[in-house]
Amino acid sequence: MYWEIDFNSEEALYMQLHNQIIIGIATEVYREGDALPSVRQLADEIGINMHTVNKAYNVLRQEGFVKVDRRKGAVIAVDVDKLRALELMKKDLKILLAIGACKNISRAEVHALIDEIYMEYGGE
Amino acid sequence: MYWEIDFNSEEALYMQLHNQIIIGIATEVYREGDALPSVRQLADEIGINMHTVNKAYNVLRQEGFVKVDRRKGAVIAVDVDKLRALELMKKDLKILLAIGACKNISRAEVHALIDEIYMEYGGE
DNA sequence: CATCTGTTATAATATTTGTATAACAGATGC
DNA sequence: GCATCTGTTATACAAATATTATAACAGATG
Repeated sequence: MYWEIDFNSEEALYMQLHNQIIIGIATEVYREGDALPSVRQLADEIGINMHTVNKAYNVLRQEGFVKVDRRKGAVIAVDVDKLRALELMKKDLKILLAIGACKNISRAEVHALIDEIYMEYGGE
Repeated sequence: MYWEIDFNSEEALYMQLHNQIIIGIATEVYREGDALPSVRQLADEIGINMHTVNKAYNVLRQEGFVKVDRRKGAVIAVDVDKLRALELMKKDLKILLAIGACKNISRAEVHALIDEIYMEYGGE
């Protein structure tokens, strides 16, 4: 996997990692059972501290995207709590769409955007 | 306007304010030309510091939602830079939908969610 | 002239982020 | 057995961010 880390971004490094891994799962770069690089290995590769990677992995675990095993490291294991996920998505969409509505982005345009993005995610 | 501030939230106070105001504009609680409460007044009402409110207003100004006037305070004035708004929305949607795809939320379900939320925002 | 604006400055505190070392316990492979 | 790989844990430190606390200033209002 290619890691795109922006050190000048206001987004925390561990969050950039976190997001890229989730996108990696959605685009099936990573699949159920695949192991992520070890915290030290990935930290070295990117040139950041071990603990920063570790934090990303732990947030992912807490959110049900990976299971961390002392032997194998972080392994992709998505725990599907759909109701919870829908709740969280709705909360985020509310503010996102409010901004859109203020900026004259139509409902149709949002739908088109959704389709465009979903196309990359399995297409289901 | 009723202010719902969660002091235990991990979301910064100024961001909670910021988001509620944008939702207020989208739901037309606030309209073009309306003045927001003065920084001191709102700070008193909610029970937080003046600077926290001021920060929320300044972020809103920077994002093109209000214009700040020394006489009238912060006045709703949406600057519609649609292309920029679309870009930002797409970036946010990408991670949001990636999470959704991992959690088995279908494209149709997202569309339904969009419609549900947009209904509250003018319905256009 | 008192009172209302936002603005600016300074300071203190708490939390978050990221780095730097270091050690520990369990598992793996030779 | 032993070196080496895991994640985990414990400190410590620096920098940035968030929040509060005062205080003063300049412009506008009535």
